[in-house]
Amino acid sequence: MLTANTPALAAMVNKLAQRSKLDAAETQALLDLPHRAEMIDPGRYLVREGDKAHNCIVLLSGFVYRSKIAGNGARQIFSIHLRGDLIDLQNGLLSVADHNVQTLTRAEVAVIPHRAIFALTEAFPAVAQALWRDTLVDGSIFREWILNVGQRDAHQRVAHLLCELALRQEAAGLAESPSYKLPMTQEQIGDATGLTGVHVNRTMQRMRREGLIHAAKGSVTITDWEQLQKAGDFNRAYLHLPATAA
Amino acid sequence: MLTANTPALAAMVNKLAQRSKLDAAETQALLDLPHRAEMIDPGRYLVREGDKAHNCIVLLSGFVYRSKIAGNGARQIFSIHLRGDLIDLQNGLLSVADHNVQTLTRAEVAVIPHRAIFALTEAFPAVAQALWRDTLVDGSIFREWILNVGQRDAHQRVAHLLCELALRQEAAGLAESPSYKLPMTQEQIGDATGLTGVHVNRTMQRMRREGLIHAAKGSVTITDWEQLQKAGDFNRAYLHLPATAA
DNA sequence: CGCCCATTTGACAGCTTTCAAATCGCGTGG
DNA sequence: CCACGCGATTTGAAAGCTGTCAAATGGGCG
Repeated sequence: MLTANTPALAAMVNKLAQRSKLDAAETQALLDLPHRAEMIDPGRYLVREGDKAHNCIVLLSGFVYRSKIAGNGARQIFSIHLRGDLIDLQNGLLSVADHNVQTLTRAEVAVIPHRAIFALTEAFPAVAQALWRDTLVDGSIFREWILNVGQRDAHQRVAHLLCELALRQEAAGLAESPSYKLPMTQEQIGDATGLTGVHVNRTMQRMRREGLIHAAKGSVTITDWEQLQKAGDFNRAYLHLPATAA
Repeated sequence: MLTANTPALAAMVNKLAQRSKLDAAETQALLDLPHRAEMIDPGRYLVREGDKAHNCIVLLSGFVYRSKIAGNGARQIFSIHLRGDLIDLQNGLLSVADHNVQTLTRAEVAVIPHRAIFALTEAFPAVAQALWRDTLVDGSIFREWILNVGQRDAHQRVAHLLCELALRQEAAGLAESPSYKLPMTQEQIGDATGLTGVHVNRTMQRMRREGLIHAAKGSVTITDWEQLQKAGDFNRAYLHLPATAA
């Protein structure tokens, strides 16, 4: 439980700073948050539905996802998380976890005691507001996902997911424009879009035929960004990213 | 823009107090928030996607919903709001509204300047945390809705929605156990569940045949709460309500 | 070389949607 | 008090998208 000398939390601070103004003291306080770094294998649980968590988790590298299992055993994925994302912040304020968080790949996480976070928010209202804003953006993304699974067909849903991941990875400085890592099986893409793996397969084949994407193992190259966005009915506004990125 | 002598915001404070401890000073400060009350006709917009809002809206009576329109014109409803719910808090921190908020019925709202809210959160960290927690619960509900439209069939989706509304109205002190108001057309229920109005009709007919509900105009009576919950794969945990209610 | 997991393929069933048209409920106006 | 009109609910038949169930193929790793 000690602060790394390398700014392990820099990615998180960068992400927060994209949407919230933070002064030098606030930034430093965030970077100085006490934490313990851990490396987690793929497919492991970071949080289980029903858990009482005492820590906040920040993703330092790798990919994780949130999910929940329906009564019939079907799994729904709610979000994919990248380096710098705050996970399990909710569970600090809600006491009981209402969903699972699992690694998609090997992932490095920083475990921060909730106490330390809340102390910071009391000392720095701007930090509280930045974290709150982050939560609100999460909510906006959830709403878009409801729209995605509720109103769009298979082709649109998958295209939309690919667009979101492309843009978020770019915003996080994880990918150079045309291609990026997509460490999900087609089955998992199905769980995120409310489709079966089989149908995701047919859908992505069609997208390749149409020249929208080029999928290699574990990564995707978007060959026609304009058309992919159109195919996915994608409008980046819901991500509330700064106007910059291409 | 003056504080009503009747505690107009009492319903909001009660809701926050269900999940967050607030002392007398914090409670009073919330009740004293400057606001202007307004009566809105059914079907009117309180917020439009793209708006820049300067106020927070608290629902004093009536029903409102959040929604967004997909590229093909389909509408998805994300949430139904009751007396005491905080609307459009997001837009204070996010600058541009990413979805619409509309009235379902005639509704009375309190319009509170964001400035006043943020001043309060800076003065009272507990208030900031209570509002943040409210946002997190919103997020939890959104996740459950993703699961609902993504993984459940028509019968389950509608049953789940009916269970949620029953429980939330009861928690808000708006309904006595078996029946409650449901001021939505079948078409709107469809928009909330990712179904067509026609199919919602057939689904609800089946629910009546099975003795689960008894729907009159504008309200619903749950004739078999146990079975309805089972039919809807409903587990109240995601609402993060206090353990009390039946 | 062989195993295991992910991807791919095919045929078929099924839940929902679509598109109309008929009913019903109810407020308005004669 | 009854007729009219409009929106909401209901009904029917047919089409379509997606799911299901297997089985085959492919690729990576021990």
